[in-house]
Amino acid sequence: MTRFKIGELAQAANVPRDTIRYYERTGLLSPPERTSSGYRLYDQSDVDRMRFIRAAQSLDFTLAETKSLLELKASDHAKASDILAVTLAKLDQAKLKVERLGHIREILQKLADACPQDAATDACPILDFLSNGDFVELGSKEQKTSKMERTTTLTTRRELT
Amino acid sequence: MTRFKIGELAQAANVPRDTIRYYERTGLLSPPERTSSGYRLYDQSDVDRMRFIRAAQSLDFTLAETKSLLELKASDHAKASDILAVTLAKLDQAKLKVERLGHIREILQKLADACPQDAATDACPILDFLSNGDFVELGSKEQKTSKMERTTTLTTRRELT
DNA sequence: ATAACCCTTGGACCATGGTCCAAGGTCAAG
DNA sequence: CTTGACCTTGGACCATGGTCCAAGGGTTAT
Repeated sequence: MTRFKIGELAQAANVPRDTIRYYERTGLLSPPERTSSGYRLYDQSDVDRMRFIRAAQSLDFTLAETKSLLELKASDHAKASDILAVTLAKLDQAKLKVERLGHIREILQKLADACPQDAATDACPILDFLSNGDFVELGSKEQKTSKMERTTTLTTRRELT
Repeated sequence: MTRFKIGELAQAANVPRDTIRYYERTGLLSPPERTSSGYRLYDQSDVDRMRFIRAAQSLDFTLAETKSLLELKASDHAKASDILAVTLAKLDQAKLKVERLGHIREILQKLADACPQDAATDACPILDFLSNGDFVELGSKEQKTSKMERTTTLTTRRELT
């Protein structure tokens, strides 16, 4: 198995080196072996893992979700239904976002169509719309994370759960 | 004109007091008058402004964009076409996002449909998809503001621009 | 007059996903 | 032996839109 240093993995995965170290810090990549002088050593499986992460990212999975997926993948007591659950949650999110953005698109399109370009701003239907507090009710952008118990965590490194 | 303190404006606009002070800090709200003891004093026009901001937010305008819109609204040399330009840019963004998320939705739907819930994770088409580096090409989530590509040389020197 | 609220400030902190830096160690070529 | 490319670390910083806190002063009701 060919081993290589972080620069090469960075090239193969098309990300900056810092991103790889960041993924390691957050637990997405496990601490790699090191040369006697402390250089990180990677192999093809790490390239695969990086590609997995990037693919998941491209489907809007967060790094925390991606971490879960990787853990499920590595687990032998996990079932496909566990993966499916994560996927369905993401699918749901995507549907809601498409719906919300589609609505925004419609509104903006109508307002733009109705806007007489050469008029003063007073006659602009867009400003009217915003001023009249007609406000788009549709789920908010993000669903909120329930607030966490903030015990005195001095010097705790952020780790994905 | 009835004047009131920050708590009442917060109630009227349905936001926390801190958000109002935050908007003031960032220039979305101009510094209000103060009582002799330093309390901020607001009136109906501030309620309207807050509603404008929330309406713009609901259409995915950022606070910076909203600030521009408010400035254009207040300006007397601004034309409706200036507002239109901001709106069209946002419309474009919405279209791209709808397209991207629609694509994601399709992929996730297909993968979910193909997933045999009772199988081991080895047989999961979702993990296959992610492992095979099939990665969704469609604009990234955010368009980035001139990113410095510091892809270190690694055998190939790059000229500074 | 004293509790119960309201208000003020500056600054720290939250999530998310990185990005950059300085100070220093390592390694191969010339 | 020096140069240059590469690597290490901890920590600061970026954008975005807030949220929370402590320490202190102001106002209102009893």
